[in-house]
Amino acid sequence: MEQQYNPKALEEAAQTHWLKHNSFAVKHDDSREKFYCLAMFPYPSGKLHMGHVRNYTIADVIARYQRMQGKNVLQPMGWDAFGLPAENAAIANNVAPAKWTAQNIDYMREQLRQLGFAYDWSRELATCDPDYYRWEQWFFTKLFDKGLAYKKKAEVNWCETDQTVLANEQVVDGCCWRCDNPVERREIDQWFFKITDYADQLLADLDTLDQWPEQVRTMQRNWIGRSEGVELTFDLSGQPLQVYTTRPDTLMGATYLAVAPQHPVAQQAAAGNAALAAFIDEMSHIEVAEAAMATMEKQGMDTGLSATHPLTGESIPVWVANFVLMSYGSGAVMSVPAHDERDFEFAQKYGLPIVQVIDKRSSDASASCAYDASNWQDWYADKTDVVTINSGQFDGLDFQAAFDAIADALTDSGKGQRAVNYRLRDWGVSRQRYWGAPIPIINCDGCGAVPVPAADLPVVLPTDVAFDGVSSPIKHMPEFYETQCPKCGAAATRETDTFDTFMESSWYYARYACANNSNAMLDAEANYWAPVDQYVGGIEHAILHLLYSRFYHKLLRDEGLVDSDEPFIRLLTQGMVLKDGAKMSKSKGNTVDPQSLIDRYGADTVRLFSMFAAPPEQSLEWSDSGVEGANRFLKRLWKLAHAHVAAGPAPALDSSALNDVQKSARRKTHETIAKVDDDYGRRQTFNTAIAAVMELCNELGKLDDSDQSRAVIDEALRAVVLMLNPVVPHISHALWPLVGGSGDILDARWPGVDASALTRDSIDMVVQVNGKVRAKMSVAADAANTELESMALEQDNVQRFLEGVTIRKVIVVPGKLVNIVAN
RNA sequence: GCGAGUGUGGUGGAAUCGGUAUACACAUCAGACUUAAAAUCUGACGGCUUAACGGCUAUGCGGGUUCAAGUCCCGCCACUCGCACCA
Repeated sequence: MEQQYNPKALEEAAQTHWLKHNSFAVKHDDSREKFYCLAMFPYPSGKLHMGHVRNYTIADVIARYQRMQGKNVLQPMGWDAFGLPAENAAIANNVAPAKWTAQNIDYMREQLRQLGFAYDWSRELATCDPDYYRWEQWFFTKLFDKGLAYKKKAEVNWCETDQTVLANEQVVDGCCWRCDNPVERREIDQWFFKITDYADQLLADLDTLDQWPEQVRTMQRNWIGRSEGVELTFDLSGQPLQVYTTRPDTLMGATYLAVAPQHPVAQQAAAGNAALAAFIDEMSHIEVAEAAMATMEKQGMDTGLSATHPLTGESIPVWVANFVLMSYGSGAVMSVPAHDERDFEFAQKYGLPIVQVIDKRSSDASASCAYDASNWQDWYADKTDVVTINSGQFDGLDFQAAFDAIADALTDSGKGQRAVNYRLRDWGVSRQRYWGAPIPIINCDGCGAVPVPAADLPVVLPTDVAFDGVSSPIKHMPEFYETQCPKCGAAATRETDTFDTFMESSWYYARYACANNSNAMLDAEANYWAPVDQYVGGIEHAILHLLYSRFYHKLLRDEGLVDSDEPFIRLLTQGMVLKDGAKMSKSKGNTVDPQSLIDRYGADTVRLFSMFAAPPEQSLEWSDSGVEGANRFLKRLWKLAHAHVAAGPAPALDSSALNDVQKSARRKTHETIAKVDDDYGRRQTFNTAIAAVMELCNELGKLDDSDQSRAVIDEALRAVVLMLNPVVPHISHALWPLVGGSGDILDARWPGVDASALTRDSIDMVVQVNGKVRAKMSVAADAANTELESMALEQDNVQRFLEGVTIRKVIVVPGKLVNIVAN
C-alpha cells in the first residue's frame, strides 16, 4: 500500500470500481426492506455550489448508512431543468436555453460523479425532456376532465414598456429590472389547480408526518390557514356585499367596510368618481407579491357608498383600502377599529369612528384595562377574559358565547352563516414564458378550451428558437400554435403559456422509480419504491415545493397511480451554506467553488468537512482552514491504519487479558459504535458522529504496541472504517481490505456493539453544594444512594462549603451528581 | 408587515429527557524535529483572580420557575428563511 494518503488516485480507483460493478443500480427485491433516499434535484445552473455539495452529501451518507443496515437502497438523481435562469442566460450568452441547459447538465453530472455519490444513474431524468413532461401534460388533461384544472383571470406584474409579464424577482423596488419603469398589475387568463379542494386533507395529513420537522409542519399549517368564522352580507342599496370574519363577536363594533381596489364595488364607484378612479389606478402600480402589499403604507379612500349593518340597520361607509387582498375571502372586510390593529390605524388616519365592543374582564386588579381610542393595546384583540359591551342584546358575553349568538342571529335573519375559510389559494400553473412545458390545451372559437388528446402528446416545446429575452418565442411561432380543434376540426390555436416549474418538481420523485417506462406515467415499480423514505433539501422549500408535492401525490393517488397518501415519510431540511456570515452569492463575491477544493484535497475531504462543520439543519459557516483540518484527519487515519498493518498481523483479542487502559479503549470503541449508529440513524447529527470517531482515533493513537493493545486497535480500526464509510466512502473503500475487511465495504454490515465491553466498574460523579460543583469523586458503579450521599459529604472541599450552614436536602441523581442544599 | 427559526470561547460547534457548560475541530501561542521553512508530533488555550489549592464570573439582553436552566416560561434585541411568477 502507499505510505502517503493520495486522494486523487484512490478516489478514481473507487469510482472506477463502482462504475465497473454497477454498484448503485437497484431493482425490486422483496427479500429486503426497501429504502428510498432522495435529495432535492438541482436546477442545472452551470456548476455545483456548496449548497448542492452539502445537500447531496447528507443524502449520500444516509443512503450508504441504510445500505449497511441491509436495505435495498434507491438513490436517484436528475435535473429540474426548466426555468427562468436559462432564459436569462440565453440573452446574456446568446445561446438557446435547451443547449445551455444540456451543457450545464453534462458538466454538473461529472462533478457529482467526482464527489462519489451513490446514484443509480440508469434512472436519471431531466424535466425538459419531452419523455418526462409528456406525462405531466397527460395528467393535466386528466385533471381538466375532473374539473380540478380550470381557467380564471388573475393578476400578474406587467411591464408596459417591454409588453411582458414579470416574475416577482424581476421587480426591483416596484420597477422592471430591465427598463426600470414602474410595473402595473394586469389581469390575464390563467390555469389553476384546485388545491383548495384538498385543503382539509393537506391539513389533516400533516398530523401523520411525525418524521417531519415540527417547524415545517407548523409553517404549512399556517400557510393553509384554516379558520372558522362567519360569512355575512351587508346591503349596499339593494346590492349584496359579502364579507368574511373570524370575529363575529365584534360585529357590533364594525364602523366601516373596506374593499380591495380590484373589487367590483370599487370599480363601479370609480366609474362616476374621478378622484377614486385615480386612487385605484395609483394602487395598481404595486407589485403582486404579498410581502410588498404588507409592507407598503396603508392607504384608502371613501367610495361615497354606504352599506347597511345587518344587525343594527345603521348605515356605515364603504372604503377602498390598498391592503385588502382580492385573493383572500371575498375581497372585502368589515372593519372593527376598536379590536383590530390594522383597522385601528386606518381609522385613526382617516378619522373614522371607533366603537369599543369588548372589554377586558381581568382577574388581575393591577392590570390597566381602561380602553383608550388613541393608543393601541394588545388586549383590544383578545379572545380570552373578555366580555362584550355596547352590543345591545349581545352584551355581557364571552368570546364564544358572543360568536355563537351573533352567528345565530345572522343565520336566523338570512344575512349570514357560519363558514370555514382558508388562507390557501388555488395554485396558478400558467407562466407566460418560453422555457417550460407547454400547456396541452387547444383554444377553439366554437368548443372553447379543449385538452390535447393523449395520442397527440407530448406537445413538444420547439428548442431551435431565436430568443430575444423579452417575450416567449412560441408566442410568435404560427407553426407552433396554429392547429385544428381536436373536437370539431376547425382551425384553432394552441395555448402558448407553459407550466410553472413546480409542476415538474411535484412528481419527479415518483417518476425515478420507473424513469424508463414509455407507456405510462407511473407503474407498479413506482408504487414499490414510493413513498420516499428520506427526503433531503433546503429549508427554503418548506412551504411551496413540499406543499405542492403533497398535493400532487394525492392527485396521483386519486387517479389510481400510487397507493400512499403522502410522498415523503421522513424529511430533513438542511440549512444554508454561509461565508463570512452571509449567503454565498456572486454579487457579494463570497462564493467558494467546490471544484477547486475537490481538485486540491479530494472529494472525501470536502464531504467530511461539509458534514463535520455543523449539524445538517443549521446554517453552515464555510471555513477554508476547517477544510484543511478535515484533510489532516484523513491523513492521520491513513497513517494510523498503515502503521498498524505494517507491524504485522495483530494477535487475537482476549478480553479477559486486557489492562485498564486497553479495557477503556475497547469500551470507547463500542460506545462509539452505539453513538454513531444513533447519530446517523435517529438523530441525523453527522457532525457529532464524526467528532466521536475522531475522539476514538485520538484514544487509539495513545495505546502502546503490546499484543493486546494491537488486538484492541485491530478491532477498532475495522469499526472506524465502517463508521466513516458513509461520509468518506473512497478512503474507506481503500482501507477496508487493508484492515481485514472482506468483500465490498458498500455491502458490509454495520458493526455490532459488544455489550460486555460497555460495562464499567467505576463512574465519575460530581458533588454540588447549592447547585455549584465543589468536588468530583470516583464511585463504584453499583453504589447505593445512601453510600453516594455519605461519600459526597466526606469530600474536603464540600465540607468547607458546609461549615456554619444547615443541610436542608440532598438530591442524588445516580450516575451523575449529588446536590447538597444547605443554608 | 405576517409566519417559522437561530443566537454558547478568537472561529465552526458539543452538551440527545432540566443534572459536571465549552466535547471535537479551526485559529493562536509555546516546545520538539530541521541549516531553515513547510509538514509532522507534544503541550497550553473563555474572562477576572490566586504562589498554589481554589474562588468569582460567563451560553444575545432583561425578568421568572426550579435543589439545579444553554435547555422550560414571559418580555425585548439582532440575524436567517418563506410570503404564492427565483428554484
